[in-house]
Amino acid sequence: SRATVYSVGETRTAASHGQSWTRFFPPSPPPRRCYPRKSDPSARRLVTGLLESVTHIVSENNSGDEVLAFVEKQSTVSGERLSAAALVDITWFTDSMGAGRLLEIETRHRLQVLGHLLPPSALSNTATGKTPDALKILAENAEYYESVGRYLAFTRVSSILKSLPYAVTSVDSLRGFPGLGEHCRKVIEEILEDGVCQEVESVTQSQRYQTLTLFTSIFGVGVKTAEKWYKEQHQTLADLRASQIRFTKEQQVGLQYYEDLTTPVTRAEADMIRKTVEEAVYRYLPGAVITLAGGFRRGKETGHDVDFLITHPEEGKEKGLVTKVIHFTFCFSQGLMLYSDEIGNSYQKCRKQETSKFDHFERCFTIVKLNQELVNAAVSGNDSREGGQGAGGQGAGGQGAGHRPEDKHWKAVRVDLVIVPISQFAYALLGWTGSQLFERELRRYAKNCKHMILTSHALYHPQQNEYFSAAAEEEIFAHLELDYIAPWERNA
DNA sequence: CGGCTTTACG
DNA sequence: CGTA
DNA sequence: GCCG
Repeated sequence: SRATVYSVGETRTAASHGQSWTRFFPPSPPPRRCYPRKSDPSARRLVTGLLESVTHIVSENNSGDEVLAFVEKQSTVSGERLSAAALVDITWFTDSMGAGRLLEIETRHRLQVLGHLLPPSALSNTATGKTPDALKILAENAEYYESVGRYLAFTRVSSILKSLPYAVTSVDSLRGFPGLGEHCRKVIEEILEDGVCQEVESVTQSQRYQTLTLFTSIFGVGVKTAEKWYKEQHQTLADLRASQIRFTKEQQVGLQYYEDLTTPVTRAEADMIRKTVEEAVYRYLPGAVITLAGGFRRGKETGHDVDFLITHPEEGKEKGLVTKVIHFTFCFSQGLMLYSDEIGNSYQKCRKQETSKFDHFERCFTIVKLNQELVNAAVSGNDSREGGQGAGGQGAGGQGAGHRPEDKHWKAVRVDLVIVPISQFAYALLGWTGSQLFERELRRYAKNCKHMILTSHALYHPQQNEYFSAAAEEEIFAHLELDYIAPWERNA
C-alpha cells in the first residue's frame, strides 16, 4: 500500500503518492560520470537517507545493470547496507498510476540484469581483500592445465558474483544461480566460513601456479611456452634472462619492458595516446574516424593496452597503406615505436572471388613509448619533481633486471590499431569492445540460440545463407533479438 | 557425453 | 604457438 | 565445471 520509490535516469517524475523523487544519472554516459558526485556531501546525504527505506527503484532508460551498479556505488560511498528494493521498469509505475494503486510486480516489470559492472569483491580469499577472486584463481589454474571448460565454468561464476551489488553472506542466497554447481558452492561456503578456501590456498601456494602466472604475463608467452620453461626448471624472470632460451621478438620486448607492460594503463594515458594517433591518422586520411575501443570504451579506468578502431565514412578510403603510414608517422612523432607487428589484409589469398564481405582488417599491434611527464602534467598540472636528466642514455635499451631509472620519463604501452571498412564497423566495434567473456557468451548465444555465427566482421545465418548488415551496434543486438547492451554493461 | 567464441595472420 |  |  505504500512505496518509497527511486527514479533513475530520465524517467519523468510525477509526484503522486507523496513519495520523494530523486533523479540520478543520465542514461548515456558510463557510470563513472554519474551523479550525485562523491564530492557533493548534500547529494550523498540525500541518497543515504533514501536507501534504507526504498522499496522500488524505477528506471526508464537505464538497464538493471546500470541501476545496480549505481546503487552499489552509493551504498559503498555511504557505507550502508543495500535495501532489498525491486528494480522495476517505468511500466510498473505507469501501470500503477493507471490503476490508481501500487501493483504487484510482474516479471515484465522487472529490469533485466545481464552483466555486471563493478567488482565489490564480495569473495576475496583473505581478510584484507587484497587477494584476487578465489574462483578466478581456480579458473586460471584450470587454464594452466588447458582445461577450457573448467576455466569457463569458474570464470562465469566469478563474473556473476562480481556483478552482485551486495556482499554474499550465505551460499543459500545463491541457490538457482546459473552455472553455480557443487564445486563452486563448496568454495564459496568455505570462504564465507573461515575466510579461506583450502583448495584455493594450495593453488596459490603452488610453484606451478605462481610460475605459470608469472610467465604467461610476459607478452609473447602463452600457457604452452610457460609450461615448457617451467618444466625446464625456470621460475623467475631472472632465470629466463640468464638462460640460453631462444626468445621470439615478442618475448624479447615482453621481457625488456616487463615492468611497464604489466603496469596498468590509465585513462589519462589512453587519452594521451589517442591524440598521437589522431595526429598521425588525420595527416594521411583527414576524414578518418578514430574510436577508442577495448576496456576503456567499457568505462574502465585502467587497461592492459589501448585499442583503436580507424575507419572512414567512404568505403575503401581506409584501404591501403594506412597501417604503414601510421607506423611511419608514429616514429616521427616523438613517441618512439618500440615494437610493431603489422598484419595485412589478405583474406585467404588463394580465394579471390569472395568479395569485400570477407575482407579482413589491417591491424597493427604496437608498443609505444609514452612520455609520462606529459601525462602527469596533463592530468594534474602539478609535478614538483625536477629530475633533470632528460634524454639521458636510454639508447641501449634498459634491460637492467627490473630496475627502472628514476629519471626514466617514458613508459612502454601496448597499443593496437585496427583499420576497418565502414561496412563492418559495427561488428568490429562490438568485437573489439569486449570483454572477452562477454564476446564468448554473446557468440555462444548467437550460435546456439539463434543459429547464427557472430564474428568481428559479420553476423551470418548459414541455413539461410544470409548476412546481416549493421550500421551500428544496436542493429546487431536487434538481429539477435536482444535488448541493447551498452558498452559499460559488457564488463562481465 | 558433447560443448564450451572466433579465426586469420605472422 | 601467440596475437587480437 | 556445469549444462542440455
